[in-house]
Amino acid sequence: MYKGMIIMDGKENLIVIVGPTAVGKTAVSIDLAQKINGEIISADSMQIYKYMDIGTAKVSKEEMENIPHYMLDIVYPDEDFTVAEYKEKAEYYIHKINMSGKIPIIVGGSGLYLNSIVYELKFTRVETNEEFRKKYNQIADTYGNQYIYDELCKVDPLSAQRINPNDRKRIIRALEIFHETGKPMSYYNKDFRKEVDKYNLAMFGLTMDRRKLYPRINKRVDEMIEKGLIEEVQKLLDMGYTKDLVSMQGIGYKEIIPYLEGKIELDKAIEILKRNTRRFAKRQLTWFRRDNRIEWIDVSQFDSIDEVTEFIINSAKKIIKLDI
RNA sequence: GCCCAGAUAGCUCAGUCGGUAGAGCAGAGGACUGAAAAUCCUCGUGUCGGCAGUUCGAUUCUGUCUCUGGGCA
Repeated sequence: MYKGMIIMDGKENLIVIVGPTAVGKTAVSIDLAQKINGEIISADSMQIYKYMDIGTAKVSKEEMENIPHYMLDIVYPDEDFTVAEYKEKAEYYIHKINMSGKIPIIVGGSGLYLNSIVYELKFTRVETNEEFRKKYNQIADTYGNQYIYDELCKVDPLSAQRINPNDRKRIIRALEIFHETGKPMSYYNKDFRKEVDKYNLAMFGLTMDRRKLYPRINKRVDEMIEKGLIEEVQKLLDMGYTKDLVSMQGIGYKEIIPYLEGKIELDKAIEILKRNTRRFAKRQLTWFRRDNRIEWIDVSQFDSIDEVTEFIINSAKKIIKLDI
């Protein structure tokens, strides 16, 4: 058993494990946590929701092996949650775990959430304004995306430059920030992509050839159905959580709802769910590939989880002092 | 055995009045600062079933063969 501790330069330790869905992050992270005296902080934008377990492939209590997990089940499916809150809470846990002499391990596949920790992103509190969003969605419906994009060009030309004129969601968000704070979004977070310097940071990416990953994804979707994904979605609908919620737009939920509404056949819904999961995995890989701090591990080259974990430990030792 | 309709991208199909072809889906690459499992951008060379004929030139017309549907016996 290793025991982690804060080393002399005063920086806190942090291990990050990323990777596409279904690559096996959960099992590796738990094994790693057991061997290095670590605790796990999830970086997953859907596992934050209560009652959404099967569709998000959330770790079960049994799988956790008594390793503390944070950032799971922290909000109800109809509650607003933002990356700003994620950053705030996750950083608190990173600190707390370090103070207790243990090693925090961030595990997840949500790129933006991860970046809020490993890049210098600063967020000031901006409440979401549903009315504003609704109004601008309607404007865009009638006059087109270009119309609201032109408005953004006037109030925040810097942000407009990097947002595509068709990317309505980002345009509205940027306008919303201007509307709420009186300052353009580009005024905040000027130090875009500046890497954090406050951690002894060891980042790992689990990966495998997509010809191997895709069958795993398909299999996992089938297992979700067997475990009762349809019932889980029905239960959420019965509780009054509607399909337009951010949470219900998650993969696994948005595909099953049309089946429950009688709009498509189950086989078709499952097929779409598999496809969307594959596409998601592809986007995750695109996202993480650009961070050259990540050390990639092709897990299909290893015979067991134990060997993957040993590899991570040996590599992390170069950055983080691990007491033996 | 005979008749009809097909055979074109991984799949479903369109098309070329003869000048070597294009949609949707699947797939690939990329972006990403406050909804992110969301949202957005870009990407289409394939013996046009085989062989022969007509033609300057055939995926396109003709013949023949093979295969797949459907019909008649």
